[in-house]
Amino acid sequence: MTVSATGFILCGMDRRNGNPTPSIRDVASRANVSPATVSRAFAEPGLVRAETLQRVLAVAEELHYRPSRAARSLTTGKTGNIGLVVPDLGNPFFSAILKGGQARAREADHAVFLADSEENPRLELELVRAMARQVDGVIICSSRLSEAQLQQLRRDTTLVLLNRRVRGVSAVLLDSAGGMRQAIKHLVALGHNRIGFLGGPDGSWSNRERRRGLRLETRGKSLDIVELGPFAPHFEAGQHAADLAVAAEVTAVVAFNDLLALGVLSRLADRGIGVPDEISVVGFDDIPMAGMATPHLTTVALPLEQSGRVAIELLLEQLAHPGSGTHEQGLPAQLIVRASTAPPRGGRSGLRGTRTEPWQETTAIAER
Amino acid sequence: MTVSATGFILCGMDRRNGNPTPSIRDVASRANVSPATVSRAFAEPGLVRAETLQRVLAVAEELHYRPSRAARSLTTGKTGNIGLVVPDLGNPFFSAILKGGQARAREADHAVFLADSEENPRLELELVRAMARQVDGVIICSSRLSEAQLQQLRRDTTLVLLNRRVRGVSAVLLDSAGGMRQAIKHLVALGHNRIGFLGGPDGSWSNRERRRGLRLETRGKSLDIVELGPFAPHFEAGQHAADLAVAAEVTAVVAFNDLLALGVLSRLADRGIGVPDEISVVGFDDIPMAGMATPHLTTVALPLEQSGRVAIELLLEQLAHPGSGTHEQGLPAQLIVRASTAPPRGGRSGLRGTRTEPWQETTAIAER
DNA sequence: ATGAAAGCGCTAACAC
DNA sequence: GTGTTAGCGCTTTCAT
Repeated sequence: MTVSATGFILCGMDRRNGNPTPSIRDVASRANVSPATVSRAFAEPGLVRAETLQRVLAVAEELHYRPSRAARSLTTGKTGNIGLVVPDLGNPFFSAILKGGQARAREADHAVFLADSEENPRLELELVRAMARQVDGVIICSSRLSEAQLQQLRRDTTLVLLNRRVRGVSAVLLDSAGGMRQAIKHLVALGHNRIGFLGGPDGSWSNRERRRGLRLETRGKSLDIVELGPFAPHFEAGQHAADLAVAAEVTAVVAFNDLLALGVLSRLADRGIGVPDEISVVGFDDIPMAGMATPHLTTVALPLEQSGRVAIELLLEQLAHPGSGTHEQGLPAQLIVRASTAPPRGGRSGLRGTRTEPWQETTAIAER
Repeated sequence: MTVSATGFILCGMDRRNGNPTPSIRDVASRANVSPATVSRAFAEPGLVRAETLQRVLAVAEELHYRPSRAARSLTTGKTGNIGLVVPDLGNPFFSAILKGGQARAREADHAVFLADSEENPRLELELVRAMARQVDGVIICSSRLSEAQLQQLRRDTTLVLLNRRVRGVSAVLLDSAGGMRQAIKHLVALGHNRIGFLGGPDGSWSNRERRRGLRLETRGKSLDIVELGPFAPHFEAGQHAADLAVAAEVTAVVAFNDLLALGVLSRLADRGIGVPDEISVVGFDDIPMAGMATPHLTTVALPLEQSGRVAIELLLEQLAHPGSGTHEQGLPAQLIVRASTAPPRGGRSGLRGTRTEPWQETTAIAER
């Protein structure tokens, strides 16, 4: 269908309501230029004479014309889309990352495909595969996939990981280990010497890092560390964990994340156990809820929104310079002391002991 | 580039790492069929002989072939994508809707484009416009746009609204008015007769509905209703609102949403004012956090995830039958009584009065 | 600075 | 059932 330059416009019929959805040719003929010029007007405005440009843009405006990204991607090989996969949209931790990432992507004029893998590795793999064809790259947050699977995916699309380290893949890494050390230092400074750690999901890089920080900080000190778990990173699991912690007679607990810590707080309140009078509680992540709890939760703050932004930036950089190597960008943690921590009752005279008791459910400290 | 059937495969070079990204023709020649057959094998498997199908699929698998949705959409006019726009990703209310919507979309084999409008109408408009070209339709949650703007957008793409009513546009409507009536009934039954309402954003359909429910339920009863606000639907605004409510000497408050109610709870706790002993507090939405607060928040539960699912269904239906009219799907609210409400101290002997006092900041009750 | 033409990967008539 | 052909809307040489 070549349109004669009669000023009469032929447009493809829209599928919806009979309205015309103009194509580049409609604009071209109406502005008395070739389709190529219209294309340039949008993609490389510098290449077209100011006068022509203005005319083209005016016609485009009048016709409500917008270039079709799908058609463009067909020739350029770039979609202008970015995929983002998270294990659980209901977790505020990922909401915050998503918020930052989506904002940064928009600034770079990229659209965001979102997917929730429901903490299910099989689904995660399938989602990334499905996305691969229609995005320039994908960001996977706290991936539950094996290293081998990630190496596989890397060949289907450009990958950036958040809170996961894999050879040859760019990543943004939140300093969980450092955050944990700050948490322990804080509790030790307050006089605690029998501390519980409520572990997160097996296979989670963050959890491994937090435990690594724990070991680093406690090494050579006369501290009793009781590791409980693993727990799902949810409020309900925290309620369960609270009872275990009380039974373990610790004077303070550090939770894998805030959701877990909030569950602990709730359960302790229900049981009438005072926080921080009888037990101190430290969370992890500093989700918005942490500051809203009663008592306000002491927690290790992680720059969540920023990490989302940085992940996008890493991806864009990788796309712009495919040759250049991969980068790992670390982001610092910072302890926020609020009202859920205080010196233990009776100061430094708490229980002692170095052996593992049956109720401890201690998990092995080993790289998995 | 026509490929001779020599069994030798020519593939386009991938932009990323020199790996081949196979096209439909690569599969076709390798399987000794035409591209059309490969196309059918994926789009309409019923149209191709079982034996051929198997062969094609096998080759496709071997080559890691996946149809390009962009190319497909160019000919079919359908993208298989759905846009989802929310005012604030950080608000758990929208996270929940998003979670439901994304899950339902995946079941229907559709991808989701996500955008956060940051409660900014201009941005919202631009985001929807930008999406329009690359999605089959978009769902706007709690739109801040004017009716006229929405009517405009309707011509660019298929629209479904969540918590917003506009002529000619399908919508899912959460029963805010009914929920409010339940909340008031509950408080009245407990013996409260001076109740505060902490209003939400102007221009919010939900807020109008909640106030409508308020009027319906209080009409003809000897109740003092003190309307405060409008407040931003955030925790911090709730802390502010708490002080106003106390000054207004109400014995109970209903907040526009849970975030606001949680702020009230927090502020009251900080001031040493007992909940529910001195003031009862009712929230709205039943976000996960509501059940985690201390005391556990009495609130009007709305089926959030389900509403996201239903919105997707409405959209899919509309896409499948473009001719059929629009639908409005209502979803019921249900009061969840937890620990933040109780009879007022001193029973039914509270303050009375019908006039507006200066501190009330009463907003006009009128459709906007 | 602009136009003509080829083609990106796929689907949709229409033949056979 | 399957192949042929002609585009979908855009970009991109290569001319002019």
